[in-house]
Amino acid sequence: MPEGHTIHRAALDHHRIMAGQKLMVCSPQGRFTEGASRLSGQLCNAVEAFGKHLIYHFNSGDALHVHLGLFGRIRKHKLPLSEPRGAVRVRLVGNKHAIDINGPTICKVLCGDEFVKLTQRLGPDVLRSDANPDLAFKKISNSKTQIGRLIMDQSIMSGIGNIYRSEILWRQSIHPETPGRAISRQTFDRIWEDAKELLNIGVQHNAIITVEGARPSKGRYRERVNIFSKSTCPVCKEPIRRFEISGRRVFVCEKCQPLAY
DNA sequence: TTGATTGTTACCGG
DNA sequence: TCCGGTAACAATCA
Repeated sequence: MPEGHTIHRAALDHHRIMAGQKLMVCSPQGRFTEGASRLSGQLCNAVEAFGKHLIYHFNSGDALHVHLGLFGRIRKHKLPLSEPRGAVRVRLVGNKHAIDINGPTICKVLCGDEFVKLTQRLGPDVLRSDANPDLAFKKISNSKTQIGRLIMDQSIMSGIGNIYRSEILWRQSIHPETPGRAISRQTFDRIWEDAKELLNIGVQHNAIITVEGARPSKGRYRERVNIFSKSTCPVCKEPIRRFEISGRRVFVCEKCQPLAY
C-alpha cells in the first residue's frame, strides 16, 4: 500500500480535516502508549509528509510520527465512531472525522529535536516543492551502487517504492543495474521528473498509474502498470527479466533498457 | 491455513 | 566509511 503518494495524499486530506482542531488521541487496544496521553486535547497545527513518513504537528511543539511500513493502513471514518477494525494502534478524533492507523512500523511522539533529525536523514522528496534534487544527484553520481537500489534508498531520495522503481526505470529506458556513477545529470533529471509526475498522478487518483491514459477506476492495478509483475514487455513483447535487489522484486526489459555504460 | 506483500532498521563482515 | 547481506518486525488479503 504505502509508497510516497499514499502518504502525501493522506497528509493533504488529514490537514484539511484536522488542522485547527483539538484532537482527542486514543489507543483502542492500548498498544500505542508511548507519549500518546501527552497529545490528547492538543491543537493540531498541520499535517505533512516527508517521503513515506507522515507527521502531525501540535501546538505544543510535539509531533506524531507515523510510518506505515509494508503493511500499515490508514482508514478514515465519519463520526459517530464505529468500532475499530483490526489492529488499530492509534485513533485521531476530530469533530467530524476520525483517523485510524493500523499496523504502522512507526507510531511515535517526537519532540522538536527528534523531528529535525528525522527530516535531516531523509533525502529530497520528489513530491515536496522544497526538495533539492542536487543533493540526490551528488550521492548517486559518487556511488558505484546500482541505480535500482539508489532511487529507492530513502536517505538518497524519498518517495519511490518498489513498484515505482521498476516502472520509472522502464519508462526512462534505464537498466536498474547501471552504477550510480554512470548516470549523467541529464539522465538523473529524467528520473526525478518522471518520479515527480507519476507520484503526483498517484496522489490525485489514490492509485499507482504509470501507463499513459490509464483510468484508475477500471480494473486492478495490473492494468495500470507497464512491467511490474508482468511477464512480457508491452512495447517490444520480449520477456521481462525478474530479479531481486535487497530481497525486493525488480523487473527489467533487457531490450528496452539495455545495460550500457 | 499458507504464503506473499507498494518497508525500514539494526547489525555484521568485507 | 561504504556497501551488501541477513533477520526481525508488522497486518492483511487471496
